[in-house]
Amino acid sequence: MPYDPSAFPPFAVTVDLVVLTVRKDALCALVVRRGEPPYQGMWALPGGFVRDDEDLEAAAARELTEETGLHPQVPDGQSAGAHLEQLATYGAPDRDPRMRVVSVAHLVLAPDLPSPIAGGDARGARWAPTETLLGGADGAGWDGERQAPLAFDHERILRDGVERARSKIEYSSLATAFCPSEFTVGELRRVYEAVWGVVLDPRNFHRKVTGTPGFLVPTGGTTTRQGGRPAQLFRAGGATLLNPPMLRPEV
Amino acid sequence: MPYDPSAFPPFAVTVDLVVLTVRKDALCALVVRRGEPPYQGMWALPGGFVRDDEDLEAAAARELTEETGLHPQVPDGQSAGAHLEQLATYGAPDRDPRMRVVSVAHLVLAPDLPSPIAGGDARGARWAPTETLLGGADGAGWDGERQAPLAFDHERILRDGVERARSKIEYSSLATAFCPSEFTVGELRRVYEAVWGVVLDPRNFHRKVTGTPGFLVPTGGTTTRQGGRPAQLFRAGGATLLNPPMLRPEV
DNA sequence: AGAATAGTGTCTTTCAGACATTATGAG
DNA sequence: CTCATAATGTCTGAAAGACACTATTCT
Repeated sequence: MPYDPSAFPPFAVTVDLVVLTVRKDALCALVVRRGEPPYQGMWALPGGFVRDDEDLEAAAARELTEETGLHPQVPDGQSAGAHLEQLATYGAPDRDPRMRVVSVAHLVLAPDLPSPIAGGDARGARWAPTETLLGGADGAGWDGERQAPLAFDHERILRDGVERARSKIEYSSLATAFCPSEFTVGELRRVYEAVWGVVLDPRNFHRKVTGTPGFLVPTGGTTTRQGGRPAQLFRAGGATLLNPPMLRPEV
Repeated sequence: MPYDPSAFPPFAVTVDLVVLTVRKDALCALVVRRGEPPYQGMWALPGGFVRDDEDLEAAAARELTEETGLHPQVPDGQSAGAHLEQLATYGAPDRDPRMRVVSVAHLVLAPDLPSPIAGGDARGARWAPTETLLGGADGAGWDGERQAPLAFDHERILRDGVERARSKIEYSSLATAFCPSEFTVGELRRVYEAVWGVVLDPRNFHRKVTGTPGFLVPTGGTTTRQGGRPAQLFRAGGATLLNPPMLRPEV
C-alpha cells in the first residue's frame, strides 16, 4: 500500500466541545441552537472547523473562548480556568449529510459561570442537565421530560464525555475543576454527588479528601454560604492523581 | 462563526496503530520501515489513509489485518482476536512536512504471534521492545542501546499508547488480550510484570485474580509448558471491569 | 536429590463503610 | 431554641502486602 499523499480523500476536520458544569446540584452541558440546516433549530454541541494552521487543542481552546469566555486552565491555581482535554474522534462516513467530516471531540470541565454564559455568543446557548439531554439509557429510569435529541451524533459524544468525567473524578483531582477557586469540602462533595448521581456520606468523604496529601490546601478562610456552621475554604492542591482513588458507590 | 462547509480547509486523515504484545517478558510494539520520504528508512508505526467511505475503526481494523493478519476481537471468547480501541488524535500543523495530516491513533493489544508476523507485509516489519523505542523518559534510567527515533510524532503516540495500556490493565481484564486463548495464572502475571516493568508476588497475584469473579474461567486442563508443577489453564471470563482494581506497585 | 514453578494459608496493616457526637452560625 | 451544616471520632469488615509452607513435575 504505497503512501501516496496526492491521492488522499479530502476531509473536513472539526472540533466539538462537551462543556460540563455543575449547576444547582445537577450535571449540565452547554448546548447551542443550530441556525442553519442540517438539523436547523435543534440543539447541538458547540464546535467548529479547525483552521488551516491551527493545532487541534488550539482550535478547541478558541471555540471554548468564543462560546463561553472561558480560557483553558493555566496552572497558576488562581484563575477560574477550565480543564480541557481531548475526548475522542468521531468519523462515521454519514455523520454529516453534507460531506465527510471528522470531529475531534474535547471535554471541558468548568466551574458554574455567572449567569447566562458570559462572553459567549448570546445566540441561543444554554446549560441543560445531561439527564435531560440523554435519554433513559443514561442513568437507569429517568422519567423527566425528554428533550428533543441532539443534532448529528452529538448525543453519543455527550454520553462519552459524561462517562469520561464520571470515571476521571474517581482517580484524579479533576472534580475541583467544577468548583470556584476557593470552595468547601461540602461543595466538593456535592460535585461528586451531582456527577455520579449518588449520595455520599459527608463524614467519610471529609476524611477521605482531607486525608489525601496534596488534594486540598486550606486557605485559612471560612464561609457560611451554605448555611450552618462555617466551613473551611480550600484550594486545589498540586496532586493530580488520587491514590487510592475515590470510590464510586455500587449501583 | 457561520458554518460554511464550502470553505473548509482540506485535511488528510490517517489511522496509525500502536500494536503491543508481550514477547520474551518484554512489552513490544510493531514497527515498519519506511520505504519513501519523508523519514525514508526510519521505523514508524503502521498506518495509512482512511478511505472515502470507511469508518475510522474500520480503517484501523483493515490496517491491522494488512500488517499482521490479526482480526479485531469478536466476543466469542475463542479466536485469537486482538483488542482494538481508539487511542487519541494527533494533528499538529507541522507533523507531516508534505501536507496537513490528522492521524487517529488506535491501540491494539495482541497475543504473541507465531514468529515473524504471519500474514503481514513482510516488507520490513518487526517487533521492538518499547523500552528500546522510547528514550530514557519512559521508565527511569534505561541504559540499553537507544534505537534511532521513530518517524513523525510516532514516539509521542507510542508513549501515549504504552501509558494507556499500563493504566487500562489496572482496572480492566484487558491483560488477557496479551495471552493466548488458554493461559495460566503465571503467564498472566508475567504479562503484568512485562507491561508495568515490575515484579509481583506470585501468591498475592494468584489470590487476587482467582478471587475476582468473572475474571478467569478454569478450562479444566493443565500445562507444564513453563516447567515445574502443572498449572491450571484458564480462559478470560466475561468480566471486563476489575473492581477493586489490580494495584500497580509504587515506584 | 535438586531445581523450578504452582497453589494454599497466615498475620498485619491500611482503609472504606456505617454511624455517634460535638461545634458553630442563621433565623 | 431550633435547624442546618461542618468537623471529629469509633468500630468493623474487606482486602492488600509480606512471607511460610506444601505440591508436582522434570532433569
